[in-house]
Amino acid sequence: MGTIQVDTPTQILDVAERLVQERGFNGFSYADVAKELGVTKAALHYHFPGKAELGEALIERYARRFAEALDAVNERDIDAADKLRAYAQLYAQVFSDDRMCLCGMLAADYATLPDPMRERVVRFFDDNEVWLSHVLDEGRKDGTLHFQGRPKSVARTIVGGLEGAMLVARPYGDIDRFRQAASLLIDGLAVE
Amino acid sequence: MGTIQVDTPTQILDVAERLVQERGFNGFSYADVAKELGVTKAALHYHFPGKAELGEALIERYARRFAEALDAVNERDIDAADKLRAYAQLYAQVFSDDRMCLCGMLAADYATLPDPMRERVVRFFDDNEVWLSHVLDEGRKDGTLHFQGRPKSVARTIVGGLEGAMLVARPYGDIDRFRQAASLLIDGLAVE
DNA sequence: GTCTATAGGCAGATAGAC
DNA sequence: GTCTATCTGCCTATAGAC
Repeated sequence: MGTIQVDTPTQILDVAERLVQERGFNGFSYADVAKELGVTKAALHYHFPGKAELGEALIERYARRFAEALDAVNERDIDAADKLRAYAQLYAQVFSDDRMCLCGMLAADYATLPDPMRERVVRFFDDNEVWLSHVLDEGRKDGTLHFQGRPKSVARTIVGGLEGAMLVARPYGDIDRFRQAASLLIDGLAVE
Repeated sequence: MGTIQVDTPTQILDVAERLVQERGFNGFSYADVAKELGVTKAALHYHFPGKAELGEALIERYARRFAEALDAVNERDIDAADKLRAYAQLYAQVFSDDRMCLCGMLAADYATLPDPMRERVVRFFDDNEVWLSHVLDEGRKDGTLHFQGRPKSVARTIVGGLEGAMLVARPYGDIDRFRQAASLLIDGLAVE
């Protein structure tokens, strides 16, 4: 049984990601990450020149993994309503780790972010809305979903609704708070 | 026409409030506020001993004003559905100022806040949920609102939904994004 | 790749003069 | 009440040894 080896950049990203999701981009430092990994700040700067570059790498990895999870949902043989529920479940997993969505957190920090990070945050939300719009379209056509308004508008409401449900439920540390809101959102907005 | 006189503590709160709503609690400093007011940091410390006390005062004032606005809605002779729309309109006003809800922003910063601030943030959401629950109850009884689930659950979904709609719409700087989500939330969840 | 050492700046905060 | 001056500590970041 060999110990899993994880390269240093990945370890840095793992710790930094959790800190950003918990405390925000302005609520953690290179010193925090270095201390937790038992290395010095200088080692971090070797792998990620500055906080801006580290931030970009964080979003890139998070968005890639999220996109892969959405692809996996598409490959399951379930109807559009269940795809929406699977989408909400992705958020629930993040929440159950005591974390906010990385990009939801960065949306709060948006005014203080460097431009490259801003662009990637917006792209994350755009990608989510595109995926949801397709599912909503599909569900409307095959009769499994019923909603008023354009799929795009409903998609935006779902993304915002889930991000906000995480945001508000986190101070209470109560996953049921999130789950109930997610269920009402999905069922109330699109299934009925 | 006399110039309006505003005392220093109020001026400090005004500037700090905007900075927190735009940049987060960890994204502004006493130096930022002092510079904007043309005073020194020491002057700020005279009125608010530390950032924690300033933060508490910010939430207290914000929550009081919000509660007053909710009282004003209750005194208007409108049905429960229109009260919900008036509630969403309060959020829209904040957004149109290019700001996030103060307590929504502080919910993102929650892990880094001192305890007294945490308690007041939670109380803000509690108060909102109580108010919304009463309106939902009222609307269900007089037949103007129709929703599944407990009023409390719907109330929580609306609070989270509106906070999240602000959070995600702000990077786009697009009020219509917020308005559409708010309309779908209110109409989809409670009016139908 | 990681270290020690350090730079330069800004953070929150205080003492004491006016 | 507001100022100047200052403290201590942390921040991001870099140079250069190993």
